[in-house]
Amino acid sequence: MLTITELAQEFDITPRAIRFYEDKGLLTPQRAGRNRVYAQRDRTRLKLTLRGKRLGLSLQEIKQLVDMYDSPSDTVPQLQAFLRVLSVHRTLLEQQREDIEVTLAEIAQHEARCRQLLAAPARRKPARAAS
Amino acid sequence: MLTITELAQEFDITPRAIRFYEDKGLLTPQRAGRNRVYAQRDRTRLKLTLRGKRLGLSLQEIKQLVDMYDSPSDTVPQLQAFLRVLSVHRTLLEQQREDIEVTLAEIAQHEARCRQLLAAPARRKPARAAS
DNA sequence: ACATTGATTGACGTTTACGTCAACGTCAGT
DNA sequence: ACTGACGTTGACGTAAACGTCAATCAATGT
Repeated sequence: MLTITELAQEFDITPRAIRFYEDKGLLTPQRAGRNRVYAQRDRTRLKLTLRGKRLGLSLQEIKQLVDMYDSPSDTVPQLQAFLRVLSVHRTLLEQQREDIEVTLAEIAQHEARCRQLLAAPARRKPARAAS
Repeated sequence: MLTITELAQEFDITPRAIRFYEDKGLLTPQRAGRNRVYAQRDRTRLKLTLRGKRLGLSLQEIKQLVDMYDSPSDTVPQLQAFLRVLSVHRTLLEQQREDIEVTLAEIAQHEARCRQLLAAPARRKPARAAS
């Protein structure tokens, strides 16, 4: 059971952001009188939210996913809809993974080239050295 | 050599977006009189730009990267700065890759559970069937 | 000559994801 | 009783990334 600033510190965000996520329906903390108190469920949802953000998802998309994750569908159409959403996101993530692999490979190449240039004797515009 | 709408169609974006990227310094097409014409260099930069977007980078970050990519630094401090930026982005991408792996694993689990439920005989709330 | 088509610049609107006050409540310590 | 230290709800501001006209220009087909 955490207060809002404690939760904020734990995830290195601001209380304002947390309230904003609540506004968007991503969190629904209990109340102790007027004040919000956060239990494990909210921490999990917040963690998923931030991970989604790192992947570039919008809060709306994140809500869609997270909501389905912890409200177990049990009717056939619900399950089918769930599967469709999952498939869409999986495709998206696989595309992203591909992009990342390609970019990391490029970065590795650039790094190698840079290090080569730095190792080689500087012929033009060397850093101010004693020669 | 392409016109702006042709380039837009090729990448499935709007001419407005392309002009916006130019405004932000990501593209610098030639002009045929008043009109913009796009050569291979711009296509490459646009491709990199869109890939960066899919990875959740801001246009500013993308410009930083792309600019360094095709203006070869040759002084030692420049190379070192380049290496630092590359390192930052590599770290970020590796974090993202990790996030993606985790999320894909979760999605796979959810998909498996869904398919299990769909395969099992529906005990409660079955889709309207002839029984 | 004239209408249509496509491009250009400029300006304002919009959505997302918060930041930043402001004004107020409330509980602990002195 | 008074003062901070947090917490609360508005309300407005802001940066990014375009969308959406509007007015204008320029080449092209008939």
